[in-house]
Amino acid sequence: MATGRTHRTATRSRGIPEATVARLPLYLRALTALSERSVPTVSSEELAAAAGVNSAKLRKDFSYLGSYGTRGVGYDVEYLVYQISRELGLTQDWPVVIVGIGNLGAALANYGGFASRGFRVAALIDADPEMAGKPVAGIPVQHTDQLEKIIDDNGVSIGVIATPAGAAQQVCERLVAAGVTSILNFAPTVLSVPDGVDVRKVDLSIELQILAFHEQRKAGEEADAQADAVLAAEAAAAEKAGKGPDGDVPAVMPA
Amino acid sequence: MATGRTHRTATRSRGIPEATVARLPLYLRALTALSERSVPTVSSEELAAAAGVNSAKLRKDFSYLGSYGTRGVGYDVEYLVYQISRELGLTQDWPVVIVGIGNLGAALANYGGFASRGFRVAALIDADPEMAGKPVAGIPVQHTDQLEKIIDDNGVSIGVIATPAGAAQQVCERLVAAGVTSILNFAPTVLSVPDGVDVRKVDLSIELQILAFHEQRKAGEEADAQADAVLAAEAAAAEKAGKGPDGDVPAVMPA
DNA sequence: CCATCTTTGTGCACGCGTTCACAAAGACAT
DNA sequence: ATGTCTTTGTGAACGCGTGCACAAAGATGG
Ligand SMILES: NC(=O)c1ccc[n+]([C@@H]2O[C@H](COP(=O)([O-])OP(=O)(O)OC[C@H]3O[C@@H](n4cnc5c(N)ncnc54)[C@H](O)[C@@H]3O)[C@@H](O)[C@H]2O)c1
Ligand SMILES: NC(=O)c1ccc[n+]([C@@H]2O[C@H](COP(=O)([O-])OP(=O)(O)OC[C@H]3O[C@@H](n4cnc5c(N)ncnc54)[C@H](O)[C@@H]3O)[C@@H](O)[C@H]2O)c1
Repeated sequence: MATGRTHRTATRSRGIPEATVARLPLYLRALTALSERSVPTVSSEELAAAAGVNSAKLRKDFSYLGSYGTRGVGYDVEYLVYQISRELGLTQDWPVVIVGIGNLGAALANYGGFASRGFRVAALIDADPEMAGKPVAGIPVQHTDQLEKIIDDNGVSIGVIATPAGAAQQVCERLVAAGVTSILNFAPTVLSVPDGVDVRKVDLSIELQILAFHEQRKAGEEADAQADAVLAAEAAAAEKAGKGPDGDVPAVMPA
Repeated sequence: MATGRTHRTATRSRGIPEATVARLPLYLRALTALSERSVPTVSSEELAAAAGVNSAKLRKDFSYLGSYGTRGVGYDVEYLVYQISRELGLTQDWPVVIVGIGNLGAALANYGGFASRGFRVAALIDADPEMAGKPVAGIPVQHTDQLEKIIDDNGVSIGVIATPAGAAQQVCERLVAAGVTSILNFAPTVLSVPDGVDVRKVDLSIELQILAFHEQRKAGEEADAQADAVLAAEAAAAEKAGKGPDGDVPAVMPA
């Protein structure tokens, strides 16, 4: 082992910050767009603007991958696309199963951007016997009975859950037992999984609620004073009354 | 508690951390489930488990809202549901428009959890003239021409973008110009908006890529050594060659 | 009224992520 | 070859978020 060889491995393989990993797909998307326009090189400033981030952050992110830029010039677009793709594991094919082919599951199955980056829909799975055999997005839906076999046969390690919330944990357990180690969950539930299994969730409702919070803050900056007085009175009354017998808790304010 | 009148306002109205805001909907969901089971009180430990977070974190989060717990007992479920709802701005009705009624937009329109928490689908908007008038989820789709009028008439401040990526920025600008100040973007693009407008994005592709990264790491912990040797050779060759004349850059592996 | 026991609310320390600011690297012109 | 000019890569400072650990609060029982 030569002297300078170890440094690279140590730099790369050891802990890329999670925040950086989450931004790599963003950079990759911007770079792909540049690549399609046959742009040969790009500066950190330009790329950062395209990805919607700070240029210093972008440079630091790239520094975790290695020194792929050229000072005074910038980054070679094609080369960087390859490096990031490789780092993210997109140079290999990832078979994915979608479980729960309802409104959302069907939309996901039809989603083109799915296959565009190394992800291949290996199977669509639903518990409804009526759906078995019916093609969605050109792929026949299979019954839940087949779940374990499908995962095993296709070497699936990534699963997408789009079932109702009530079924999600159970589906999750079957997926994990069958060998899935990464789950993307669309159902509004907290999934509990053993160590070594990654779960990411996409939750529309939570996103809207966060927006509503900021929206309320924006709207009620000046009107807050008066509203606050009313609410304080209410709250004080409620506090005094304790947990009253009937519906004294205001719950959701009617229109 | 007669003395602490001022303290409360000061504590609450000033900056709730963003990370806390993002967790409030999670707590709210867990609390709502408890409420439906008529559970009167809950400890921070129990609630934290239900929400999938650390109990100390939960207590600190709640401390930003005020002192709503009772030591030795826990938190009053109904009261807390109300306080969090109010804090998030869910005690009022938020009319929402969805723009782009394709696969995803239609799924969103059909989503029940949408209306369940103060969010009301005020209108569905699409650029396709064919779709105009057709009902989706019981709501007739309206043409993009009407966008400004719809937003104005309904006092919409939250918009959801589910159009193809190419149209997203343009749609975004029209929404903002019409008065929308919060946007939930499903299109895989970086939206640029003026100050004062909040954008949150939901990006399936990014989530999958993050999962793939961790998946690759899990799989290649021991096989890394040999693969690394090969890749190092490749990289070294590529480095030496610089940006070669033809397609020496591997780019994304074709299907 | 006092003791005990449970659970909150928070001070504190630590680690991660962000941003600034600049020295070093290298392209390019002369 | 040398100087200039651009842009990277990163050291260092800072701020935010997390989690520990515990004192204070208050319920409950005697
Ligand atoms: N539709 C949306 O836009 C949207 C948005 C956010 C979240 N979600 C969530 O995504 C999930 C799916 O939403 P949807 O609108 O598609 O619901 P849906 O009712 O249309 O579809 C659910 C599907 O899951 C299937 N299913 C039920 N139990 C199953 C099981 N045990 N195994 C396999 N399949 C099972 C059903 O047969 C059905 O086809 C829900 O949890 C919903 O809350 C949906
Ligand atoms: N389907 C999914 O599961 C999924 C997942 C993640 C992201 N996305 C993204 O969400 C977006 C929509 O996906 P989809 O599968 O529903 O696509 P789609 O093609 O089925 O639907 C797009 C709809 O937008 C409408 N539209 C186009 N331009 C418009 C404009 N300027 N104004 C108003 N409406 C316009 C079209 O008429 C069409 O009805 C895409 O950007 C996609 O990348 C989709």
